[in-house]
Amino acid sequence: MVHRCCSKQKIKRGLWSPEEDDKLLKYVTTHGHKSWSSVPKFAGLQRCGKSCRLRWINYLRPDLKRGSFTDEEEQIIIDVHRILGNRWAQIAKHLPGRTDNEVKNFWNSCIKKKLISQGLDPQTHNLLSSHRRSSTCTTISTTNQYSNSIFFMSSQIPNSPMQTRQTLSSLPKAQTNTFQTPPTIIPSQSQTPNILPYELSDLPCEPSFENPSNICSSSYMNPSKVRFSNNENNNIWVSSIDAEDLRVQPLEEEGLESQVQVEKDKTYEKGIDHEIKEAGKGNLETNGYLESSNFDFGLLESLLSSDLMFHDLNYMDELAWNF
DNA sequence: AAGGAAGCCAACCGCCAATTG
DNA sequence: CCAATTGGCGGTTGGCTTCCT
Repeated sequence: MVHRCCSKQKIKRGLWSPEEDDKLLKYVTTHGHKSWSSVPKFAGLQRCGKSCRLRWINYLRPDLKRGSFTDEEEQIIIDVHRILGNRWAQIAKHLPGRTDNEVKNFWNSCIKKKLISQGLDPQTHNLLSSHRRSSTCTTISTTNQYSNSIFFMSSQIPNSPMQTRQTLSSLPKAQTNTFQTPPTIIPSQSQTPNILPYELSDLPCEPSFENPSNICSSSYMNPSKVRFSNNENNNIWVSSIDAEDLRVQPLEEEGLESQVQVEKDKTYEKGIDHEIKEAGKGNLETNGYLESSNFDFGLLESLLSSDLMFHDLNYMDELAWNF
């Protein structure tokens, strides 16, 4: 079926010729593309506007990066996909110069197979059932072998004396690591009214989120640290916990809070927050991981795009932190 | 060397949401 | 407010290339 915008004109289809590319490139670089539907007419192309747009975005745009994906880009795709699922446009935003189509093709042709060969479900990033049979769900070492990230959420009110057991969930990782001995994290009483004690050995294999007013992430890529974040009525604070001394270290709550808020505001300006939330919804529906939760993908995205994560630490570590 | 299979990727399709008149 | 149009996105297809037998 021909798209509505194409129905009124005689349109050419299929691969673009160098001459067509030249026409489109010249027109868009000199006149821009206020309305894609009028581009083919003014550029002298027998194509529909949609086709012109696609050709520009996927091939002619001057800021496109050429060549094969780097290992770093591949890891970013895997990490972001773990959270967003098949939101290729969103994933591509984290890879400057790459298009959603490119990311999608790379995923389908390479990454998917790689994950499957590692015994991971490319959609859920969980162990495939055939691989799960031979593994034990109750030991951290088994979970570690395939995971570098954990998430948990709780309903705990900050400063509340009430403490309930955390439910941890693991999100598998497409690479192995050498972290073997999980620390038991017992926050010091004076500093940790918001953080509940839990043991990593309590990690279940199946992800489960309960009352997600708090979000916590940890990374086995960087097992010495655990980062906690909390979002209460738009007052966001982020703190990190050093698992080696097992004490929570609030990270300059005031300053960081405002910094995060600034980043969040920026994100709102771009409308990304909403997009990520929407993306999150879709992913939840698809994967069934976070059903009935209100996981804050806005916060997630603002942290993702925040200078916070790019300045101090290795990018991949930070992705793991914030996911 | 030839032919079939598999892989890759550009482009299309169809749906949806936003915009416009 | 509503219908038409447009832009954007994810899924899919088909043709070209590479690999294997």
